[in-house]
Amino acid sequence: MTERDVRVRIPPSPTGNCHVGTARMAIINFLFARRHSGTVIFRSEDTDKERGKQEFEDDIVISLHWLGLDWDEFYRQSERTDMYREALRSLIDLGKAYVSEEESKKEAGRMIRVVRLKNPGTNVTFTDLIRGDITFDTTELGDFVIARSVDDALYHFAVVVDDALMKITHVIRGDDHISNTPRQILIQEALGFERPKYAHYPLLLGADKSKLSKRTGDTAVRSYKEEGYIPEAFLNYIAILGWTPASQREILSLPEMIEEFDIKDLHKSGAVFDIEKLRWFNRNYLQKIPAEEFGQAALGIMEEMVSERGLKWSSGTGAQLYGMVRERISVWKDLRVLIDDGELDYFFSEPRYNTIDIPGKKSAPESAIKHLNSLREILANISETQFRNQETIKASVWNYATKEGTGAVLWPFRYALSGLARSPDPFFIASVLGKECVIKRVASAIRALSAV
RNA sequence: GGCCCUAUCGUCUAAUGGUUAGGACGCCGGCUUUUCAAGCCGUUAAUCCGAGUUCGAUUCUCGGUAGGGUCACCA
Repeated sequence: MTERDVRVRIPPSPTGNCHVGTARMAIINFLFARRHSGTVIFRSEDTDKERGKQEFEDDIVISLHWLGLDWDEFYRQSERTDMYREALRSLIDLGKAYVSEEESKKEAGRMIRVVRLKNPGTNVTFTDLIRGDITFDTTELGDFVIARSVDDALYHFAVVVDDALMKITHVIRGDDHISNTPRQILIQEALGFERPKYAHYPLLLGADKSKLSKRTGDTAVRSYKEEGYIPEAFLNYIAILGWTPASQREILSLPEMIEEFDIKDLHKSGAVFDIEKLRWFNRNYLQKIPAEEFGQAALGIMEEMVSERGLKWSSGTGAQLYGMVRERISVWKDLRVLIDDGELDYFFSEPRYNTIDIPGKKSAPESAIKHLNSLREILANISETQFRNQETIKASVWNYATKEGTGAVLWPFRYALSGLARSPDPFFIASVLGKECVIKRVASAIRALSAV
């Protein structure tokens, strides 16, 4: 009475780097199998000698591992040609397929003849776990080709033989395969194989609603890895696209996804891959990284990028920055962009002032000079050690600032330190820069203003 | 074009034969004792169209429309 143990396959063809769609296919199969304590089979469908490359297979394996997926069995179709040949021969012997004599051609001095399936031309109906019954009239398929030659099986044939030999119970794949299914069922029936259960989920869409392709966005998993997406975040987003767990939670760990996975909760209509929401997921995961780990990664990137700008790197300064950096980025790449845009320059070099910007909108040049002079006096009274605490600096300045108008005082202060219209607050910057440096910059700003 | 699939805010989605059609992302606005960022609060926004069934359809049926997929000696 027990159902057969669940066995699913992840069958990419190594004709390109790991595609987001491939990752999704792998995730869905993986979740389904693990949910049912089943077996996951990775099958490299490398029967296309023209386009297939080992490096692509490697990229797919690396990318899926990166996402935290794994499998229990590994096969390559190129290593199973004997089985296809044998199956093909038996089909020909049974009279269910034939070598097409009139379509012979010469290749490398040998005659090549394609093999065609004798199509009984019936209606084929299969039950899709996601969509219900689907019926096709197969007469229009004719006696379709199943092998380039007896020694060289085509995709549909290899798939059917493999699925049977590997005892696949559930074929879960994108709905671009719906129209392939009747063809494969025909081969299956000719061979006398058992029919697996089918489930076709909708394709991932680009912003223009067509099948996600290079034109509609970045499709290589590796490029997301390179931009610094967190694998768990990427996995989570891709899994949730087109699947709503019963709990309706969005943020889920892999074990939680396995726990909740039910193939009935896969949607019927295609979902647009939205980079903004992916970024939100990633930000979410970035926030969860332990401070130490985050700091280490941030420090590495900062050192590289700051040095690249020709500035003098200081790890002491850098170490004080990553708390601030953390709330400004969604993906590691953002940190690179941030630095590349010069938004952190003033921590590692003297700012250059646009004199007219020093006063800000809330004070005139004369009053800005006055405020900066007052600030210089106030700050001079703070000890160097106390200067390490931004709250202390704030407390010292606050009285004066509220009396004179926070905007009027604080903008010139902040601008004197950063030289930028936009930056973190002056107290934070001051605490990082240290007393000596801060007083020097305030003085420079006064000088610049007075020179006008 | 044939065949097949699909159809709720801009996007991802929830729900039900009877709801003010809910949530998330984004957008916009406000608050957060200067700007930016973050955070908090809030606003805007959807059942493709037309018939039918029904007391009542977004939900069920049919038709249309739109979008997508697929039509290889690729996978």
